[in-house]
This record gives sequence, C-alpha cells and structure tokens, in this order.
Amino acid sequence: MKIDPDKRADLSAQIADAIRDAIVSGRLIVDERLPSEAELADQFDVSRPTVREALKRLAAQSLIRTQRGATGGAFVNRLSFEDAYSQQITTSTLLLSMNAVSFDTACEARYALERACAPLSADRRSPDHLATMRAEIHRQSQPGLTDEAFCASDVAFHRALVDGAGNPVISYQLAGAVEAMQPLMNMITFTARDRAAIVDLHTAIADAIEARDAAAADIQLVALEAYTRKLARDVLAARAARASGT
Amino acid sequence: MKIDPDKRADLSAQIADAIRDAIVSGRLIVDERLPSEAELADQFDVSRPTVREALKRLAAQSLIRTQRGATGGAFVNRLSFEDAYSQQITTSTLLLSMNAVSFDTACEARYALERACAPLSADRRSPDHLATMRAEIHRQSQPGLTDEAFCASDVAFHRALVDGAGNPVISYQLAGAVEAMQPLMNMITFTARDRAAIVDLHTAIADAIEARDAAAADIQLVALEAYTRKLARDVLAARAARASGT
DNA sequence: GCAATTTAAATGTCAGACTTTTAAATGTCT
DNA sequence: AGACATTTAAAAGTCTGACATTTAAATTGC
Repeated sequence: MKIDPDKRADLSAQIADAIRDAIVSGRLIVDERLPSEAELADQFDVSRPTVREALKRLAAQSLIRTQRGATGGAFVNRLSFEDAYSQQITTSTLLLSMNAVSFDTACEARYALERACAPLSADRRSPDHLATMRAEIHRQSQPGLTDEAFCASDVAFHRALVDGAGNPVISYQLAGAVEAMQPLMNMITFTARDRAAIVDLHTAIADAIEARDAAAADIQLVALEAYTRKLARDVLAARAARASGT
Repeated sequence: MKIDPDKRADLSAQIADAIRDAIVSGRLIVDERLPSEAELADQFDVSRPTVREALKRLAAQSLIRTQRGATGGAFVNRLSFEDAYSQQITTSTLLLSMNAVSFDTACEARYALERACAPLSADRRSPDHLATMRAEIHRQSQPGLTDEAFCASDVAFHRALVDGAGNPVISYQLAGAVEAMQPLMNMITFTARDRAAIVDLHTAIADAIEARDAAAADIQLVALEAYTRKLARDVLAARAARASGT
C-alpha cells in the first residue's frame, strides 16, 4: 500500500484512495488501527497535514473513526446501517434536487420499489410496525397539520411499511427512495379533500398489511401512486396556467 | 452560516456540517463559488488547514469540487448520477461485508427489488439493453471463464435488466443491491452444471423481456432466486461438513 | 495495595512560508 | 487593430515546526 506515482491528482486524494482500497478489499479489517499520522506521513513521504486531509476524506465516508489520546489513532470503522441510511438519504435527496428529475420519474421509482416490499411486509410485519402505521395515519387526519408535517408523517408511514419487511438491506436501499421524495412532495399544497383521500388509501394499505393480504396492498399502492401523480400534475398545470395568465 | 459553538466535535467537522447544511437546504446553489480558503478561515475564525480539512470532507462526498489558479476555488458540485452510483456501490458493499448480513437476506433484497423493475423493463427495454443481456449470456457460456469473471458478467446482465426500466432513479437505487451481491457470489464455486442452469434462466429472462412478457420474467426471476439460494445453501453445508469432518 | 501524579503518545490546531496552477492583464510586434 | 508573448496576481496545494488537548499507561507516594 505505497502506490503513489506522479499522477496529477491531489496527494491527499491518492492516499485516501489507497487506504480505501485496502479497506474495501479486506486488507485492513474492522477495528484495525492504522499507523499514526506521523508514520503514514513517513510511509507515503508527505507531510502530516496532507495525511490528515486524506484521513478526513475517509472519515467523511464513515470508513474510519479517530480517537485521541495515548492509545488513540485512526481505526477502520464498522459501517453501521444507521450511518449507511443517512448517507443514502443525503445522496438521494441531493441527486433529485440537483438533476431536474421529474416528479413522475421519482414517484415511479419509489412506488415500484415499495410495491416490492409489500408482500414481504404483509408476511412479516410486527404489531410494532402496524402500530406505527396507524399512529401516522391518525396524525395525518389531525386538522391543524402543516403541509410539511403531513409530508413528514407520510414518509414515516411508508418507512414503517418498508421496515415491516424485516429485511435491513431492503430498508437501507429504500431509505433513499422514500425520504428523497419528501422535498418533492413538499411542493404540493394539500387540500382537506386530498388529505382525506390519502388517509383513506393509507388506511386501506394498513388494513391489507394487517390482514396479510399482499394482493390488496398492491392494489392500494397502485391507487396511491396514481393519486399522488395526479396531484402533482394538477399542481404543475395550475402553476403553468398562472404563469401564462399573468 | 457561522454557527460554531464550543461543542466537543472537531472544528473541521463542524465547519463541514455547516457548509453541507447550506448546500442541502439550497442556500448554496450548484456551481456557486465558496469563499476562498483564507476567507473561510477568517469567517469561521480558524486556521487554513482546518478549513481545508473541512473542504476535503465535502469533496469526499462529491458535494464540492476545487479548482486551482486565479479564478479557482471551491464550487458547489452538481452530484451526478455516476458519482452517486459509485458512492452507493461502495457503501452497499461495505455494509454487507462488515455486518454479517446473511446471503439469504441480501439475496432476498436483491431479487425483491429486481422483480420490481422487470415489468418496467419488459415495457421499455431498448435493443441496446437486450444486446447487452445477450452478450453477457454468451460470455457466461464460455468454458474457460473464472468464477470471478462469471460473477462479474452476472452483475452486468442484471444491471442491463435494471437499466432497461429506463428510470435513472431506479438504476441508481438498485446499483447497490445488485453490485454488492458480487463479493458474496464470489464465494460460490460454480460447477459446469450450475453455470448451464443459470445461463438457461438468464436466457429465459432475456426472452421474456424481449417478448415484453412481464409475468414470464417474474417467474424466471423467482426461479433464479431460488436456484441461487440453493447453491449458497449447498456451499455452506459442504463447508460445515468439512469443518466437522476434519 | 491503592490512589494520586507524572509521562508519553497520539490527535487537534495554529502560523507562516513556499510551490504550482491558472486566467487575466499587460505589453510587444506585425 | 489584432495576434502573440510576457507578466502578474489569486488561489489551491504542500511543507515545516510548533503548541494544545486528550487519554491511557507507567510511576510514585503513602
């Protein structure tokens, strides 16, 4: 692990890449301690600040953690599901907000993947998941709720549905798809009637999951997707009309 | 954007968080130039190396890019799908390899999500996607192929299937699920008979996608999942037998 | 033998200097 | 005036050396 030719990239990036490779390929294992910053500087023949920049890059990806003190140093970090979730959510959210992804495209992705979880969730959901879903439905029917809070509760409902599948890998993969929709949904102003329709669909979904009826859950999810897309279309149409009318 | 209280976290982490927040919340927009390192050091009242560590953290997440020279500096980066793919793949791979996720769990996640794409792919696949699938199937039937190359081709085949759905958000979300399986699959030693069975299933899937027959594709994917899980079970059983027998 | 103190190793931070890259401003020639 | 060469300045990249802080282990004192 001392490859460091005269490429035209930053030294700190090259060093970070070398260490990342060692971790991904398993040459460095979880909880193993890296050499101290001074030793790394020696090995790579660079200064300590350069090594530190490389280590900060890795820390930003949760690949290492650092500890101060006598027995301190940089350690290979066990990537937790929690860390992976939040990275996934940040990345997905930025990806959607920065790339002119249409509402339809994002919506299609979300519901296609979510429908894949529904059968598993119907099979395995615990009372806990059901309770969360019911609680969020109840919150959504409160009158004073802001649109943002309504959307946040919507996300929580769908998260419970996904988590009901009892497969942490699926939960991780879908965290991005579900959460990244929230900023897009926030652009919609929900009328009381819209909310009632959504609450009805959520209730039907929860009922289907409770009854372990995968087919019914799928039907309701399809209906919810159609309704969501219709709402978005209406918002866009209204906005376009206002723009040309003024 | 100058919140910087006497928390017990690294200054560079706090600064990175502050800037990241500004980007995610939209207060800093794509291609906008950040103040120079010296100016940031002034604003946050820290030294330039500390600012640089913060910027490297953000660069590691592709949130900013830097440019040297007279009109250089740090710019908010448009997160590309390509960047997001590779981050997603690294994270997923590490997550699986570091967390004792069972083969079954990962496999279930992969096929559940992949089956969600199949109907879309059957609907929209281009000749390009079909050609890629056929080419990978052909490669997989070559005799001299190593197990690693076989697995890599397997991944390429499934990527083509997913990409056929023509939804970049889905492709991004599934990149992790599909690619992260490869290291797990690499632990399997494929006999000639295993390979033939898999090639047959792949062919059936490609046929179904070509015929735009979503139901048939689903059936074959279910069969492929079952077969893959059986292979893994056999490997584990053989390994256990060897361990107790020796 | 136990508690208090010291010590050493490591990361965290700073200040200042120098190098390299890059684009724009300036100057020079046709 | 326009094209080309030169200078200049701004910015990131890098290095050196120092000091601060944290932490566990070694030492000391009772």
